[in-house]
Amino acid sequence: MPRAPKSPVLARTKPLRKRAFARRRAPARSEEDRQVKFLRILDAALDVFSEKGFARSRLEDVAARAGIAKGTIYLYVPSKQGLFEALIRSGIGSAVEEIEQRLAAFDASAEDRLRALFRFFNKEVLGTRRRNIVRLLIVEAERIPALADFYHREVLTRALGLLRRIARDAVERGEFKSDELVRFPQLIVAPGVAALIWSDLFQRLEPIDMEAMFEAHLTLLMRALKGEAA
Amino acid sequence: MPRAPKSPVLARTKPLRKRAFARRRAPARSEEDRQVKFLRILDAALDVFSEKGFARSRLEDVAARAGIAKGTIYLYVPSKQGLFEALIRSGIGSAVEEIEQRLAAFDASAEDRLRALFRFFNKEVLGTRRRNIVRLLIVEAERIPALADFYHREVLTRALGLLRRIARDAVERGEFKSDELVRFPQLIVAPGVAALIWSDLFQRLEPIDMEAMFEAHLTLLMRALKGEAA
Amino acid sequence: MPRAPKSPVLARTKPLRKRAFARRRAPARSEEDRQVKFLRILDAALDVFSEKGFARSRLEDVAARAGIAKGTIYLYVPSKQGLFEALIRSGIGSAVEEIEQRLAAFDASAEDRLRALFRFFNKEVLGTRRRNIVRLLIVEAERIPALADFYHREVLTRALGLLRRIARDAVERGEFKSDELVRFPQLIVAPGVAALIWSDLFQRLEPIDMEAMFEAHLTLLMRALKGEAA
Amino acid sequence: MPRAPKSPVLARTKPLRKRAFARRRAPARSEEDRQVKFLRILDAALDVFSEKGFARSRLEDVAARAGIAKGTIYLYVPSKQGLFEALIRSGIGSAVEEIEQRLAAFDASAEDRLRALFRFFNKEVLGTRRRNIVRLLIVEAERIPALADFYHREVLTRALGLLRRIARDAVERGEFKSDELVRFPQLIVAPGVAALIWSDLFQRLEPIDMEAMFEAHLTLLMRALKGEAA
DNA sequence: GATGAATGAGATTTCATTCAT
DNA sequence: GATGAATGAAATCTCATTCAT
Repeated sequence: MPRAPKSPVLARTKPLRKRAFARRRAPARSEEDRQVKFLRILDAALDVFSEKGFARSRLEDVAARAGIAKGTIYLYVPSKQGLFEALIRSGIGSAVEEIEQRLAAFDASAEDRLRALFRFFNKEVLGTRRRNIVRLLIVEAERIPALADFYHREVLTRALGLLRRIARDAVERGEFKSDELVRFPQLIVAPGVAALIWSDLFQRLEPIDMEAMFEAHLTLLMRALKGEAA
Repeated sequence: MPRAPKSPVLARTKPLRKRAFARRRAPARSEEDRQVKFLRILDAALDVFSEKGFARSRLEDVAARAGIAKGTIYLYVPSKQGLFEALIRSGIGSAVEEIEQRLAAFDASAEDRLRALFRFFNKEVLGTRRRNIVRLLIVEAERIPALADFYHREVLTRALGLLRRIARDAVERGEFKSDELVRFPQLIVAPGVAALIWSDLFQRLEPIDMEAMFEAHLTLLMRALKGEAA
Repeated sequence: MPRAPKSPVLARTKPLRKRAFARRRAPARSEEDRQVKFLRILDAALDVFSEKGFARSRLEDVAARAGIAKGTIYLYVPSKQGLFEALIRSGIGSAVEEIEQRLAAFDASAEDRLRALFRFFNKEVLGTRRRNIVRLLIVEAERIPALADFYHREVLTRALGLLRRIARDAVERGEFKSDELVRFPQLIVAPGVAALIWSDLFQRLEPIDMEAMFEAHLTLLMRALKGEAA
Repeated sequence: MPRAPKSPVLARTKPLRKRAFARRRAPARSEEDRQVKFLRILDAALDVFSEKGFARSRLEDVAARAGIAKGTIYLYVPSKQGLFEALIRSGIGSAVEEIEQRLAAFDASAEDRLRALFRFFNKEVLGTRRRNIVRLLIVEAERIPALADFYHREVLTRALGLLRRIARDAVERGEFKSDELVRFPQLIVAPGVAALIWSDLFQRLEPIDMEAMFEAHLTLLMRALKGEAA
């Protein structure tokens, strides 16, 4: 079915190269469709990156898992690197906000609020693929300073600030007798970080009951800070 | 034709077959020379891997930094992967042994021993390139199960066992009033892990006084366990 | 289902089949609209191809510059290659015809006619984007033999034939004393070709007054042929 | 034949990817070998680039024609672009120098020297693949300003300077009666440029006797400049 | 008729690994 | 034992072309 004139001048001209011919899938049209498809890509990327690490992942695999063609990814992100960054961003913002909202709204003792925090962390980070995002971040952030900056600004500053505020309130209200956690709110979450790494690397070799560990951690913290007897 | 190096960190390696005779004016390399050269390679590998991560490192760069030719690396390890594994193994065994010896020989209170442990960690791990080895391990271990196994067996089991023994002794002697650290010795080192990651990613953005943080951590732990007032 | 445009430069193209009926509120495109749009495409193509060369040009850019969508181009030409050919054809025929008409109608001495020719060339080719068409042709024609054939048949044979006739007339009338230009009319236009290339590549580095050069060229030619003293 | 230790730790580790296995050719060792191999690459590049144009040429084809592997090219040049530039450079310098030497040493009338120049051009440029280098240059130089700069500086300035000197000498000695060629030495070589393009594009359609054309060109020039009768 | 999202062949470039010297 | 030139698999990214809407 000719599409174009066979001009007498150039009738014999053939296409320079063979190019894509077949395709099946209907294109996404609405903005919503776009969003959905992009989420599917990010989802696939998380799968693949989690499994192989960034450098060893092939965009072709990401595309395959998302059920699209390689080139399609480039309609959403400018490069492999860009895909990675989008992934990190997408997975983080929401979680932090959720935590912020939960804890801010939570009008309770510091102990209860921290306990709630660890419950959330255990269920929504450690227990899901979000865990992998954090691990990917740890792995790649050094190489991509902008990513470390972003994470520090969007996540750590906010999260540690929140923890610090909780601790300071507790000190001011007399709930806590000393200020170690005001100075180093990192000490609150350190077991969370360790648990995250442990579950990726060693959980299969030596399972730890993370919930019990967090409970022990909080018990120690509270006892130390509230001055109760063991 | 085995080509494996001997080095103190690789004690189980089989001995080299002696060279039958020297070809041309072979410089009669001693076994010691071999080891020295191998250490130079590992050293270079640590530099390069630390800087770029495993996947993005080029053996050519490792060779260049070691002052040898690319091919020479293959006289010591069978592949890039093998080089990485040798590096991890070399950097770890010695440190753990040193810790074990120090802490075992240390006949003192649990508190003093933990304090010594953090001093060592701060000075000999956080403050040196060994930190990078641990980070590399975190990054790559998931992909190389044998490496996670090795690390778990050679490092974690021993180190956590040691910590657990310290905690148990303390409980038995009445120094500690409860057994959280016996059940979860990971809680002792969690801030160390967090500090390690922090110093790679965020120290430049928000420096933390690690020594002070460790001190606060120990203070809290001891207060909680010894039942002293804040 | 033929999709070819009609345009004056593509006179041999078959007529379009009439659209059977309008679907939705089809804006009843006239044949003229089609031609206008096609000219806009060719115009954009000339811009882009001139700037980047054929191989490095993207149809997307052509479409953008023409203010239409990528796919639309394929309603007018069957391929990128076809677009290029249409461009070459469109830009050339008219110019040659114009020259032919001007010079044929010009009843004057050979010298005056050649002078007029260079004036036209300088103003209508060197000074406009037509220059780029010629350059594109030089660049691509070897790869597309049909294009070289077309150009040779439609342009060179006619143009050189015209020049040869002028020279022959001049010889027969005694204006020229020898027949070099009858045998090699190429010698007349060679400085034009050189000027074309020079202006693309070196004019920015070393500007030449093309008009003065053409004048010198004609002066030499006339002196040589008319036998006047220097 | 094992090359490396099977450490107990990592005995099961397999190489990450399959990599190059076979190779046949003995490596080039001496500096001379390097030169020879590089020339072979440039030679192959000229073949392929001439045939397809730069953009459509595949390095794989260049390598194949040179009898080496793709990657080997990158031991000599940093990129496809770099290969192209090296090719242009290599083909030009020598020719210009040769011309300079020949003409400078040539103590003869301007006419004889120009005649010698065209003889050289016809034999050593038009008649060889050097012709293609010049054409490639015309095609690509606009896109690579540095290349146009280089060519202008290394070739045109020198060559046109030489021609201008010849013309000026002739004027001063009274051999030439006017100074057109001093002002526009380009007019001397314009037919050479035109011939070059003609032979690539149209020689197969309408062969021209280039030698005769150059002779006619010189005849006209000399007659115009020396004021002899036709 | 127009559109532009989607496709996937293809090209460049990198670099682990081999092995002749 | 050392070397480093050579290899070629593999991976990213581009963009002509198609076709559902």
